[in-house]
Parts: sequence; structure tokens; C-alpha cells
Amino acid sequence: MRIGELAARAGVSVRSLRYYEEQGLLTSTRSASGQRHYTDDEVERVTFIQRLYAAGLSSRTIYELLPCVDAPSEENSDAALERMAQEHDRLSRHIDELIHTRDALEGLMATNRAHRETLRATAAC
Amino acid sequence: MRIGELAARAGVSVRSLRYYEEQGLLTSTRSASGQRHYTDDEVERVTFIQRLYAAGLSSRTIYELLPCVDAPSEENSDAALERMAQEHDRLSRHIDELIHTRDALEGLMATNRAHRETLRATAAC
DNA sequence: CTTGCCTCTGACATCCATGTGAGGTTTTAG
DNA sequence: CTAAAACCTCACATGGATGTCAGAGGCAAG
Repeated sequence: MRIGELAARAGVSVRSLRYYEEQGLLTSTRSASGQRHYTDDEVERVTFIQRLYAAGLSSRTIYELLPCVDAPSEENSDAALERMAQEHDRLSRHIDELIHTRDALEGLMATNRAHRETLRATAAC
Repeated sequence: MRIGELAARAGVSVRSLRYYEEQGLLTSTRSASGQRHYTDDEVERVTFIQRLYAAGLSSRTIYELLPCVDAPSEENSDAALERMAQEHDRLSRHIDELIHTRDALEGLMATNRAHRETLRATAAC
């Protein structure tokens, strides 16, 4: 498929796909006229990349992890595996933090709703 | 306390504190010479602001939520409360997404480690 | 062939929290 | 009193993923 279709299927912009390629995260075969072509597999790859971005990884970091993704068997993924463990831990801490924040928001909402009830009760009396 | 101490206690830069004030997230009393002074409570407030930033809220959004935080009793926090529910949901979805990503990373790590074992066994034989 | 849509490269623009530096005043320690 | 350290304002810089525009070429349908 060409870049527009991949973009549509993966839910990202064409611009982003070109950027991913520039960062070494994605490869394409080129037609004689220079247009990029992709296989169906790339859809999944792109959504995974997106997922990593959403988890706060940078292009550079994702690039370092890719050996583990591409060749789940190669031995060169030594540093990649360590990097992955590192990011996994960072992500875990971040998740904990977010859950904490969500709890705080819930607390505030409860407090506010409770007060609203109080107000209504007062108004009623 | 003055701005430097608040920065140190809350673990943020002085620059950031001035920025928070500019965004209406933080207030300070000024000494005759114009220096900012804060109460102990502001430490907690700043860390909470930081937490919200870390959760992906923008200054604008945080600003909109503050009525709920400051006056857990005022009636003007109507829009604020709704905004809060909105952000709470967004955060929940984001957390789910991150957990999914973390699981994916774990899967990859397991696969890679398994292969490493295989390699070692092969080498041993 | 022409029209319309897709793609190419390259470059500049944007957002937003934060860094950084200049030039000047205030506070504190010796 | 003096020097160091902290503070003030203003303003420009940064990073990183993405948007956007310009100018040119590619490709399918009528």
C-alpha cells in the first residue's frame, strides 16, 4: 500500500510516517518513481510506535528498542534488552504516579459534590 | 519563604514558579521591594500542579480546575467540576493505554530472554 | 490529453514548559 | 561597608513531534 493508506489505517498523519522513517523506526520499499510502499504488517508496527510515543519514549529510545522487536532472536539486542527493562521501570513508576493523580482528582470531585449536596440541603431549609 | 526556598522544597526551578504565577496557578505576596513570599501551603500546591502537568494537563486546563481545589465549596466551580470529570476520564483511558504498553514491553522482554536461554542451551550442546 | 488526487523533497512554523542570559536591585554574611 | 548570593523583569532559545506550504512529478478516470 502507499503512504496515504498506511496513514489512514494506522490513524496517523502522512507527515508522521515520513518522520518515523527519517528516525529509522520504519522502512519502506520505493517504487521506480520514488513512492513509498508498505506491507500490511507495517500498520501494526506503526500503531506500536505510536503506543511507545504515548508512553513517553523518544524517537531515539524507540530506535534503541527496535532490535528487540524486529529480531526477537538476535544476540545484538543486548543493550536493547537493558534499555527495555529501564523503560519498563520508568513506565511503571509513571503509571503509579498517574494513578495517584487520578485518585487525587476523584477525592476533589467527591469533596465538591458533597459540598454541592450541602448547599442544596441548606437552600431547601 | 522566598522563591528559592519554595523551588528547593517543591523540587522545581525558580523559573517554573514564576511561570506558574504568570499562568495564574500560583499567587504570591510581594515584599516592599517586590520579592515574592509564600506560605508553607504553597509547597503542596506546587507539587500538585506538577502532578497535573505530569498527567498531561496544560496550564490552561489546570487553571480551569483550580476553583475546585481552592474553594471546594464555592458554587462557581460548576464548569470546573465538569472539566475535572473530563480530565479524570481522559486520564483513566491513558492509564489503561500505558498498562497495555507496559504489558507489551513485558511480553517482548520475555520473548527475548527465552531466546537467550535457547541460545545458551544450544551453545552448551 | 486533461483533471484531480496522491506523492515527493525541503523548509519553515507551531506549541509549551523550561532554560538561559543580561542588566539591575535586595538581602545576607563576614 | 563590601562581597556574595538571591531576587527582579524582559526577552530570546530550546526540543521534539507534528503542521503546513511550495513547487514538482506520478497515476487513474473520463
